[in-house]
Amino acid sequence: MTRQRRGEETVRRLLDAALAVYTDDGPQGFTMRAVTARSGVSVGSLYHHFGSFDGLATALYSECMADLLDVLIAALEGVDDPRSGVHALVEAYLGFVRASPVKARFIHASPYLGHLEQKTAAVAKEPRLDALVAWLRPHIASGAVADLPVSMIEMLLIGPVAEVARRWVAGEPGVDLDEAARLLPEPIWRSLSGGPYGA
Amino acid sequence: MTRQRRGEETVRRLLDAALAVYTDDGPQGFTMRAVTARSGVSVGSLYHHFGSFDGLATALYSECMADLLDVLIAALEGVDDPRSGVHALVEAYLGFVRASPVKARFIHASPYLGHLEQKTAAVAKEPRLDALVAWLRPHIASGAVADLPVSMIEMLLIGPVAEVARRWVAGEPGVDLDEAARLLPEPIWRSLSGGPYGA
DNA sequence: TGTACATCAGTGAACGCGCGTTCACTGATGTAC
DNA sequence: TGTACATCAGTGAACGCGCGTTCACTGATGTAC
Repeated sequence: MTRQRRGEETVRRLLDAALAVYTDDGPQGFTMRAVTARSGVSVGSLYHHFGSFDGLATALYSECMADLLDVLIAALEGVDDPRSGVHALVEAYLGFVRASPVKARFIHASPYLGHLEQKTAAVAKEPRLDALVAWLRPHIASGAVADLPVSMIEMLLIGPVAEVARRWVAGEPGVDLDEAARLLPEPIWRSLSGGPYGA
Repeated sequence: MTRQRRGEETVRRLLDAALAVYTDDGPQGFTMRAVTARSGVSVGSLYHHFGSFDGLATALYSECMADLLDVLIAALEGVDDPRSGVHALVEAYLGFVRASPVKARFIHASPYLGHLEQKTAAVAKEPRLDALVAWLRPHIASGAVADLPVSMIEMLLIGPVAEVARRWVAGEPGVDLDEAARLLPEPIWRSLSGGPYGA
């Protein structure tokens, strides 16, 4: 017997409620009871589907991260030129943050939520990261992108954008997503481009 | 009557214990009771000095952040050339992370700890940030550093380094502080330098 | 087609536990005269 | 110098509360024959 449809709906309701609770009540208010109350699902049902509250948090994290990575992958669709690709990635990341600030906040908070099940979370994350790396590699090989370890390129590319995202979702004054989307792509590209005189 | 000396020692013991608890037990285990148990200080005494557990967390955050910023400010001592300054900042930040991983972790976790008293925390932070901005401004004015809003420069400068720091303290594999200190300063400088062909 | 049955899904009371905070109190310290 | 006194510092039992989890149970769903 496979999973029943109403089971999937319950799972969906729990995940949606969890995200809503995290948004409205913050890390302090992110509790199992708040999620069951908000979703209208019983405590026992939550345990039936997720095994524990950490299990639910992990599933939510996996989903949010997958959504973000899918947006980044989609942004590279049909883009060959590395400079255009870097611009597209930066803009897509910031676009995701604007469209789904709640997911972005949850993603950034995840290292500090208590023990997420990292192994489980990686299952959704890794193949998507591989796709992004696959796009990048030929441009490193051709010399268009600087010959740095992929992890360092990731830091240079994601670091500034993630910092903007974190501050924006935290409501810090003077952080503007549009301004960032306008001003950041080119300097970031300059930090990554291969030649000493990169465009 | 001024503050008594033994009071200062108690405050010190509480802050040290709090940091130790956070390191050893993580965000989940970071509780008032764990801190009093570890420090040997009574519950009432903690409240006498900090008013609440959030008050203690805020004081700890302020101290850690001040330490980091002081390290950055010290790194710029006597440095005029902007490229050297950027290199120095990046290396100093990573040096701080290596020397005080616990403080670095606490600083990065702070937005997700529940309500820190932001106003209180800003008192220690702002004058030091001003000092860093003051160093930067003339180099923007001279054209050596790109004419971007200071907040964007901050993202480009701190973003990649903070990302490395976060992953390193989280124990993520394949993140190496020495490698980052070697490879990141120049690309970061390139992203900030004024001319289209900034060396 | 109908019915028996295994499994999936969902319920909510009850559990023990540790949380942050309060409070009435004692002891230590430094000042005033 | 000595002593009274206000304030600072520190104690720990007790508070109510909400936490994550368990469990015995009922109801729904889909399969087998």
